[in-house]
Amino acid sequence: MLEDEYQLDFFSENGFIRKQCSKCGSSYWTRDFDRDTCGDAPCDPYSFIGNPVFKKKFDLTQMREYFLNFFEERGHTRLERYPVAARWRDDIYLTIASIADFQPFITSGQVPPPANPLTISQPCIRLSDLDAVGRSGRHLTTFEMMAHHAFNNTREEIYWKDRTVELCDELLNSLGADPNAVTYKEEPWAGGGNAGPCVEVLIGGLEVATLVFMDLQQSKDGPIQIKGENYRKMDNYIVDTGYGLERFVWASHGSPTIYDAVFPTVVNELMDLAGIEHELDNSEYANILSQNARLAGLMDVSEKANLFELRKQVASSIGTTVEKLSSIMEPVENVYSITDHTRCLTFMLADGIIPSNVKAGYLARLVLRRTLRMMKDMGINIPLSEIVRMHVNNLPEYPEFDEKFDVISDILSHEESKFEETLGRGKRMIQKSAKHYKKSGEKMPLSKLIEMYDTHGIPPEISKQAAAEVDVEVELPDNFYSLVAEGHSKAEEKVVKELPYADRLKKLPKTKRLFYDEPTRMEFESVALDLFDNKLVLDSTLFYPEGGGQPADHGTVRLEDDLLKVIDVQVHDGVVVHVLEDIKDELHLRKGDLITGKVNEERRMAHACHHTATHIVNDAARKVLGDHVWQAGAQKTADHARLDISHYKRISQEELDEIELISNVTVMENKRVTAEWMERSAAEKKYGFGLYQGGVPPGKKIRVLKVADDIEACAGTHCTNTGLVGPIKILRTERIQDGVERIEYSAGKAAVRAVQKMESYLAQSADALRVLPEHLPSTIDRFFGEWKEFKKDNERLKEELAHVRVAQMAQDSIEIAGVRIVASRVPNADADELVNIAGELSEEKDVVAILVSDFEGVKVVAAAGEESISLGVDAGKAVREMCNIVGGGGGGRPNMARGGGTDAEKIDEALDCGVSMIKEQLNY
RNA sequence: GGGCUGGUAGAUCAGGGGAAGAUCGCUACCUUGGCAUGGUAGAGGCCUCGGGUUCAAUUCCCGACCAGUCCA
Repeated sequence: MLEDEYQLDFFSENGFIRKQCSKCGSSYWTRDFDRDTCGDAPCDPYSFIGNPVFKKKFDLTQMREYFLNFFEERGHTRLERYPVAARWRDDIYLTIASIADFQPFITSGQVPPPANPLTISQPCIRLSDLDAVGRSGRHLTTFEMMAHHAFNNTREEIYWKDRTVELCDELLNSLGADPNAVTYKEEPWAGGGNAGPCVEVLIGGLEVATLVFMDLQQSKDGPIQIKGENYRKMDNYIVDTGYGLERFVWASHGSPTIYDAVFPTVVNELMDLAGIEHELDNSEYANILSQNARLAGLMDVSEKANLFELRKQVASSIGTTVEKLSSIMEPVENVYSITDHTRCLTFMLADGIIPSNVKAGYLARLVLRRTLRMMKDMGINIPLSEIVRMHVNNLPEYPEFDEKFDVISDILSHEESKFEETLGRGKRMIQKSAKHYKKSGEKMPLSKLIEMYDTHGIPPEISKQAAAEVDVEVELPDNFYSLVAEGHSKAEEKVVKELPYADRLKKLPKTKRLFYDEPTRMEFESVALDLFDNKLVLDSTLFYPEGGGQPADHGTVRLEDDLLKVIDVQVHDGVVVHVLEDIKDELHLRKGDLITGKVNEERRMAHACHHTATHIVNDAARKVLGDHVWQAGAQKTADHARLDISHYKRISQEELDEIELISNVTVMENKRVTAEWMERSAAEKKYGFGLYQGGVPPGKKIRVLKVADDIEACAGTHCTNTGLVGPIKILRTERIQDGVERIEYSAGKAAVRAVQKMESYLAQSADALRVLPEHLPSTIDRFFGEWKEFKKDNERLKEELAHVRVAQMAQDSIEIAGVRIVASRVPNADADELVNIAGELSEEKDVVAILVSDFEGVKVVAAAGEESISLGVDAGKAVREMCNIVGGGGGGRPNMARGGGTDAEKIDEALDCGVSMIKEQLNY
């Protein structure tokens, strides 16, 4: 990065000089001429602990308000926070920075910012340093990034580097920071395809803010190189700042850890519950924590080796042993961590993330289970919801938390019992396999632990503990989790499909879409703009291109005498491409030719019906199941549609009936369906992110669709009134992931047909049983019971029959070498019967039974009594040989074998063979 | 989106192409003044469903459904 980027007038006019850190070599700006380190860890250790850098203590609410107010007074518009679930993004699950709120459409310049310049305090969640939380004294999973943003472009500049640094400096001064203690360290920034110069703002050894001047974008042959990638300047250049609210509060307190400054009441309550005396007034105790945080500030403590090193250093600095220190620190760290994690869960769940085994939900479950494990270790035996309640009480500035508490609480207890079950199951599995290793006297191998974790979700510590209970050692290396990761195959490279004709499309204007204004018109005239292969681009069209889960329209286009079928319609960057059925002869089409298009009305109307129905069902589901319900996907076809929604339980039949009923009532109310094109920012402001249930459409303006009480951004074609949807029949539900339910339904004609189909199933079933449909349940119940009775009777009778036959056959035995051989043909007996007979015969120890029947081809069974076996008889071998003769195969054990074949002609031959086999085995 | 497990008696699970098992629970009887316990006997299985391979599938293969779990 060029040095010039940082030569700001602000620095030169305010007595700053540029220096180079004597330790790390980075360049930084300071007012203090005597300074020789950059101010960042590890070059400068924390000096603010016990020595606050601001003149007054702030809590979160006060600090946030101070900041926002400060920037409001300086011409910024205050914005409400965005959710922590980044629903407007498809590349990340969680909001990780304030700028994430404005990506990608605002940062790219496609959409104007909601205000400019603006200020916001955006709650963010980052789970990347999960292991350091609690231990380092400074890491949090959830934090608020306070920010002031200015969006500049070549036409208009709000403010850029000088003003940004000036505002930051003024803020710090107004809080009473010592101007000489503040440093601005140069640190080029890059991320997510963008980059730019950046300064880190440091005070007392703590990084309190980052000021990014985003003005570069990744580009293959860009002239500027950062971290091995090439970049070029953008037309938009953006002030992206981030001030850590929690760090500001911490710096104002100078407490040993950030946790004690940020949520002291929750920390204290949990310390009490865990039976820890958390007396920060006790100078000896406070000193341990402070020393720990200071030293932890210099290293990455998520690594186990580093943590041990930290312990060693802290122990020696306060004159104690590592063991003793660990016994003090670990419980405290756990409580800090629990406090942090539960705050994280509060935000996640309140913003509608449903714990699940996939996607964002998985992250919620990950945090939740970590918390439960730590609580267990600490002996904190209260429901999670009680801790979340404490946070909610502590965060009055988020009234939505309180409103949603009941659902949150329900989700939490649901998750608690799920985890309990998983652990119980895991423990049983571990102990079972532990017994196996105990027998052989081995340690339980690492592979078993990996399997337990990877496949069954049992944390290795718990496996170890469970194995220890039955005295089996396990092999548990420090880098366990990275070993698990190694076991996973590398993710396959995603193949990005390049359109072969992309360049050609770029030159064409966006197609006018007529179907929005005239949803009922099906015929139109238009001008051909381009034709390549069998793909036609028009100036305007009534054909709906596939999108938003709605399939493409079909139909025809007529060009003079040529009538061509449209079999697919796609849209690329606003250009609608009509795919024609293969064109046999060269088509005489030139640019500018007039064509007539006709949309297949039946197909279109069926789609519209199902699309409108989707909105209706979605809304009904929210009414029945709750506000946490969020559309996770949808697909419509001409005869049915499906809607995936987030919900933490299976939908019960009663709930489903209710959803179906409400949906149909909405239809009957015959409400108007309206659509309105709105500025994106205005629409978001008015309706919230609930607009993006069906995904985030690109562009400056979005189409806001109202179907009864449901309001969504939607580009699909719809019925003009809900009444036109016709009946809605829910067909089935399916759980496609933990936390996501799929509802399938039909609407309109398709619904009627679906009902008729089900009715015919009923009628056929009733007919088969010769009863009325309403008697089906009881009749089937009776039949099934009787069937079971008969089956048992049948078995009993076969046994009896076998018994009778046995008596008879035993008399027809031939005696050879002290063994009685019974070789017999049993007509029409199935394999089980033969087994019964042979089994009973061979209860006599000297009997060998060879039975053959002509049931379904040929069945062969042989059984040998104990004594005959000891004389060398092997029923298995005999049967195998016999079955070869009848064209099949068979086998079994020496005492009992079965087999069969297809050639019934050879039964007698097989029997003879069997007898001679036995003779052979007896060496007779 | 990718991966890995599993579905057998009311519950928890074994078994693994050739006769469906264990433990607990249940029922009856014995033991007891009664209960706990201990005996004895018994009931209870479309081995999730649908295809395929096979002489033979609960077992192997494919698919569906249900459930669990790890990762991006």
